[in-house]
Formats: sequence, structure tokens, C-alpha cells
Amino acid sequence: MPELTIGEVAKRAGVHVETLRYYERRGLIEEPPRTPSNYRMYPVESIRRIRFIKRAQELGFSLEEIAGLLSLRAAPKAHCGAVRQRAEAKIDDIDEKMRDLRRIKKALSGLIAQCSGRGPIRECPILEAIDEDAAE
Amino acid sequence: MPELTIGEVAKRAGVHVETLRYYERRGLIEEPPRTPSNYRMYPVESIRRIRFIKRAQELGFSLEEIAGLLSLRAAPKAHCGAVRQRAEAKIDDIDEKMRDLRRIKKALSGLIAQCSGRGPIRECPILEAIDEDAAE
DNA sequence: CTTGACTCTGTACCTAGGTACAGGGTCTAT
DNA sequence: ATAGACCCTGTACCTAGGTACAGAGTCAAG
Repeated sequence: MPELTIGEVAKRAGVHVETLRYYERRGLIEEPPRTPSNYRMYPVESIRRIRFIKRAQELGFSLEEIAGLLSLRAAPKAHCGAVRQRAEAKIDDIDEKMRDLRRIKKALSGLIAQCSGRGPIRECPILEAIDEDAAE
Repeated sequence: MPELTIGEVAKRAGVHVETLRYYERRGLIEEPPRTPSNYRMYPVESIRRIRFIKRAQELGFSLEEIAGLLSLRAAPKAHCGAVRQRAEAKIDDIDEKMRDLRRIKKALSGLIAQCSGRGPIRECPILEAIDEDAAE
């Protein structure tokens, strides 16, 4: 029976041991069975689950959202639309962040355009603009 | 002599009293003089400084970076190029964040395109893809 | 002269996602 | 049988930017 200690799982999944215990506390991974000496022993499938979590994080999902995806996956009656919907909502989040960043970049570019970069700091048009304008 | 209590400054600058004390601890605003009963009394210029801080935050600068801008402003020998440089660096940060977001969005869109939204959760192509691929 | 609104300091708490001990127990190799 | 590597729990700490008390003092109005 190929069971793994927490250290082995951590190594193979590319995370720290403490992270696994943290995920367990957060409810992202089930409490694994224990040996008589109270060591956690993980089935090999655990590694896949940890990797799922890491990849979903890379796609911008928070741990809370990932917990949602995982429980969805475990619900036999759920269907795929629910997952799709979450992915679409995440794209909306991203679009909103990009709009914010574009707006900020535009404002900064406008300030830089006013500044030769050569005057004394007392007359810096960038600082003056921040001092006077609302940065909307 | 038109001096202001912390509550008045907070109200006029649109921040909380605790935030002003926090900024003082962080070195973003000078320690104001005190009354005999130990109340802070701010000159009217303080309001302008708080607003500067808030606007610089809206432009994506952290409090630490803002402290840098403020001390630059106070250095008589500094020149405008230093400010310009920081603004340009901030634009580089923004560009990097946008690249990350675009990459993530593309990955999510690709997943969504594979999913009709109608199948059972066990066959959800989005979940399967997260389970198997590296989300690069 | 008391009540309510304000201020003071110091410290704890919050989100997110972990990381780092301390003080124990266990397992493996020699 | 003992050293070193692992594991356990519990708690504190980290970043960033604040927010929320507690317990005490102060100020203005009626």
C-alpha cells in the first residue's frame, strides 16, 4: 500500500510541509488517515489534488474559490455550467483589474509627459500634479 | 492661528483618525506639535499632505514609495529626474501586472472554450484541464 | 458639575497565504 | 542505544494598510 508521509507529498507536489497542514486546516484537503504514532499518511492521489490547487491558484483563484471548485467537483449532481460560470466570473475580475491598471498607467503617462526630468525638485510637475489634482 | 485637531484633519482629508496616527508612525507625516494637554494640533498644510498621500496611492504607489517621494520633495538638491524615474518604474510594474493578467485570461478563455457548460461535473473539461496541465 | 464627544497610548485584530518556531515524540541507520 | 532526520501540536510571525478596542484623560455645553 503506497502511502506517503507529509514530507514526501510536499516534496513531490512542490510545496512545504507547513503548507499542507495549512491546506488541511483550511479544508482544501481532507484529513488523511494516521499511523498508530499519529503520522499523517497520504494516498498518492493527494499529490494530484495539491497540484490542482496550485494550478487553480495560478489561474487567479483564491483558496476559498478553490475550495468551492473542489466541493463542486465532489457533488455528483453538479454540472459543468457551474464551473464555467466561475471561470467566466474570474475573467470579469481580470478585466476589471486591467481597466484599473490601464487607467492608472494613462494617468502616470500623462504626468511623465509633463516632466522634462531636468528641473529642480521644487518645480517638478509630477509632484505638483499629485499635490493638486484628484488622480481620477 | 488656525490649527486643527486630528478629528478635523481626518474629516477634511477624508480619512480616519487612526489612519493619521498610523501615517505618523510610518513616518509619512511629521509629528505635529501638541497642546499642553497633549492633543495633536495640525497646521492646515497637513490636509494637503494627506491628500497627496491618497492620490499617490491611487496612482499605485505603496506607502513606502510615497515616503520616498515625500523625502525627495524635501531634498533641496534632488531633481526632477528622480521623480520621473520612479513614475516610469511604476509604469513598468503595471505593464508586468497586465502581462500576467493577459496570460491568465488567455488560459481561462481557452478552458472555457472547451466547455459546453452542459455536461456532468465528472466530465467537466475545465476541471480536467486544471487537474492535468500545468497552467502556463 | 456632569454628560457626551473628543483625544491619548498601547495593543490586538483583520485579510491572504502562508512561514517559523518551541517543545515534544518517532523513526532509521549505525 | 543514540544521533539526526523526520513528524506532531500550538502559537506567533510576516506583508500592507489599515481598523478596533480598552482604559484613561480632556473639553465644551447646558
